[in-house]
Amino acid sequence: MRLPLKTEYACQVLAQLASRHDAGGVRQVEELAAAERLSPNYLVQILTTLRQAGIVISRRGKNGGYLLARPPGEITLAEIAVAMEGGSLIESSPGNGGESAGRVHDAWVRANEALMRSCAEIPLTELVPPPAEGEGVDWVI
Amino acid sequence: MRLPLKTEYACQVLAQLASRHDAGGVRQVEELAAAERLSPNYLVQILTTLRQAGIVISRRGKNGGYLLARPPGEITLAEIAVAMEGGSLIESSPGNGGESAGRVHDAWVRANEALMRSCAEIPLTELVPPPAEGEGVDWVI
DNA sequence: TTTAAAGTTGCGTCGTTTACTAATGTATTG
DNA sequence: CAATACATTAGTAAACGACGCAACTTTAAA
Repeated sequence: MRLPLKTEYACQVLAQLASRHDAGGVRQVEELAAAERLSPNYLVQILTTLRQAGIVISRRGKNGGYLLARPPGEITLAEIAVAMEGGSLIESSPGNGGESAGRVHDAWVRANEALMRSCAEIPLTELVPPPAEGEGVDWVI
Repeated sequence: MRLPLKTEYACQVLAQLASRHDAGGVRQVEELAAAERLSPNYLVQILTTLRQAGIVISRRGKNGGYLLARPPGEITLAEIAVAMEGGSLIESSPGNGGESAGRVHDAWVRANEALMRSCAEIPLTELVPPPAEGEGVDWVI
């Protein structure tokens, strides 16, 4: 099954926000879209979803833009995926009435839970490139 | 992201084959389709894919049908999913040229690998109900 | 206070994918 | 050879994804 581009774009734009999170300033849609080679119009929809999920904060009006709602270390792939898609990452059908439908569904629910645990251990900090030399911190994951 | 029905159906029909694997006989498409409430014509396509992946064996002609190629304990969710979908369970885009595209892709590749390991620990035996007492045929319509 | 920059929202649409149906082909048995 | 059951391919309708666009609202700055 294909990971929706929407979710992948969300990860990219959040990585972009995380990379300059120390600076504290807001980033505008046009700038973010250019850096990640995305359509600005589409990116707006993604950022709106992320804002409703409490992952980013937006400021309107002139000099507005977006910034992370929390430090990058506290935002994980699991949270991003849940924000962009429904409650579960892998969504299996409740059942079609077949003899084994229930047990098959249960098995995939467990697989989904395992995946969620794995994704909860990948924070945004792993998506941002190591800082250029001379600038700020020099720790490595 | 939604688990394709095709994959879920594959799990169901394999669970059905596993439930009577001890008997040793082949099962016909019509019977399997009735037990799992699936379209026979569609089920054939799924079984063909499973045969090409070496998970089931088919016999043609009169008294033909399907049976598992190996014991149910040796067939896992991971193998079934790989057979029905491409090589990877979670398929993320190679990248659109954005600054963070590569790292985001890598992260999802790792998430996929973790998922594959989890699914490799769920064998077919977990998809079949515990044998009913009396050991009789329970064909119900 | 005006103005223009920037986010917010909703609708529309086009192309792809999915989940099937159906028709025809092929192998096996008696 | 004829009956039976799997195999293959083509076709299709509905759903979904990935956008584009336009009108609206908010707010900093001139």
